[in-house]
Amino acid sequence: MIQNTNELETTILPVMNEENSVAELNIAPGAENSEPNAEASSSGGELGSGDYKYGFEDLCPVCGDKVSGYHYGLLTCESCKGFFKRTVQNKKVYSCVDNRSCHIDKSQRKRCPYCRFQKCLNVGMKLEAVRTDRMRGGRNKFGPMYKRDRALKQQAIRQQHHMMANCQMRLANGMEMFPNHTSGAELPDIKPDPAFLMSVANSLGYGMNTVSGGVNLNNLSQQAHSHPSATNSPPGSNIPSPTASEASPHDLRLHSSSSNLPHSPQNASSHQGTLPYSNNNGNYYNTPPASVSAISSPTHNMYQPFYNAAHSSNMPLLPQLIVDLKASAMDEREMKSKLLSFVNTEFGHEDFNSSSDYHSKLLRMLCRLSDQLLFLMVEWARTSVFFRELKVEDQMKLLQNCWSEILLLDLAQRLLKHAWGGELILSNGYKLSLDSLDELGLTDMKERILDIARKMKELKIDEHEYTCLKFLILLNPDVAEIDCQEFVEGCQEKVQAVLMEYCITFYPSVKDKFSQVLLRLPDIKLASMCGEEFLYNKHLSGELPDQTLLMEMLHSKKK
DNA sequence: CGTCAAGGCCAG
DNA sequence: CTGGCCTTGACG
Repeated sequence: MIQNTNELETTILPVMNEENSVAELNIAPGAENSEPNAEASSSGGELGSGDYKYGFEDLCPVCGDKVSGYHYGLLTCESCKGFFKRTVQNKKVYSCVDNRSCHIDKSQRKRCPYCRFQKCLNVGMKLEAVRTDRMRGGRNKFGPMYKRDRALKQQAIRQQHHMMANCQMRLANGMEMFPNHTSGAELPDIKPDPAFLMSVANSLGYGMNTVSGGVNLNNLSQQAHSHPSATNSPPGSNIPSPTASEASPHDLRLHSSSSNLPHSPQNASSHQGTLPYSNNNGNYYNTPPASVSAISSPTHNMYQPFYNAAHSSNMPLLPQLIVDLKASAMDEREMKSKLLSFVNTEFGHEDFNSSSDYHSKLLRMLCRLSDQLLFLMVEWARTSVFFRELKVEDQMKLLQNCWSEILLLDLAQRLLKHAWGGELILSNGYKLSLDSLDELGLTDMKERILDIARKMKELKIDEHEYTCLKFLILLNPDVAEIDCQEFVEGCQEKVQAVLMEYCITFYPSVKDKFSQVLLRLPDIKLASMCGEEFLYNKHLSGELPDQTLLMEMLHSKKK
């Protein structure tokens, strides 16, 4: 349902006149990166080819379609550009007939303009870039920002090359990494001590003691029990759609447009102040990193919908933060088809059954697949709320820290929730599944993964809780030497808080759902460490393909 | 004078 | 309404 409204103008126009928010972009304090002329300095002449280097071209962060250039602040496809333009120019107000969490991809982007526009804003498309005067042509004030974005991309690519080179050097120099062991025979700490691992996992902030605010879980559970309509079922397809009486964020925007102050009464009083979406008009950031404070401009905040404010139905609404966390999620079907076409191209013609080096082929295939998954993971993270605000260096450190855990969590989730169950059937008939791990002597690993999946199933961990877990793993403030440690910590706490809120609201009858969900993390950590150790051994014996992101990630932690 | 993001156009 | 293609025009 779409309606025009004149009132929206009162929201947008003042914002557009805030020239300052645009001008600031050039002088973002933390954007130091001292690369005034990135294009000129990249002598390699790899401009442009870099993005395509690994087989996944740049995709529209909104719908995954092909990017046609910079539009309204970032690289998007032509259709999302047009959609964004029409929406802002014509002051469209949409509403969502579902849970305000529709998946937006190329095939479904037309289905829910509400969620599409939300996603546009979430990924950072800029309202200010739509011209009020509709003047055509020329250049706008974003020129420098686009340049900076390009420079950052180039920097990331260079950094990757550098790491590759570094990795290669280490390989060439062989065992220098292990001065006490002159051959790859036996390595220190190859078999991690479980007790040690547990203590590591606990110290990583996965334990219950890190819940912010000293909230008493039991009290909260009791409160939740008295919720009039709380059910034991997760929000999703089986929940009736909110009625027309539900206020959309756009409606709310109209009412709140008169003030730029981050305090609205209903907002402040709807929850205790510790919850992420109740702090200040949907602005999650207590202390945004300096490098991006200018990018998350005031406009962005004004478009953040409120959670549940003025919501009259009894049905609990999905917290906005969870909606935002899910916004960057990849479509599983798309993912499967990408992986399948990749693995078919590279391995589909090989005869697996009669092959003498079956094991090495299988291992190679798993590595290349993991590699592709890692690229997709980088893409996911890069467009994710919170994470995308970090500077590239911190982003890399976080990913290097958690890649294997996220691979495992994703796999477990895939086994549970998705029709394809993580299985791929190649064009040559070979079926790649979890059982393939047996062939590589990784039965132990397989059991760990199955165990994680089993426990997730027992606990009925749904996609929202899974998403929160993923972000808790990603936003680990204990990673050494990250610059924005405080910011990451704040984000992780917000994800924890929203997960707790979610568990209490949607699973009030499940005792300690929240803590049970959190307790999956040490298992995942443990399994991931074992997996990394396996890979490392295989690598040292020369059985793994070089020059992969997988190897790069593997080595980043061994430095 | 070429580039490239912004607006415009219009068949579907 | 959508989205591919076209036109515009300041900037370097």
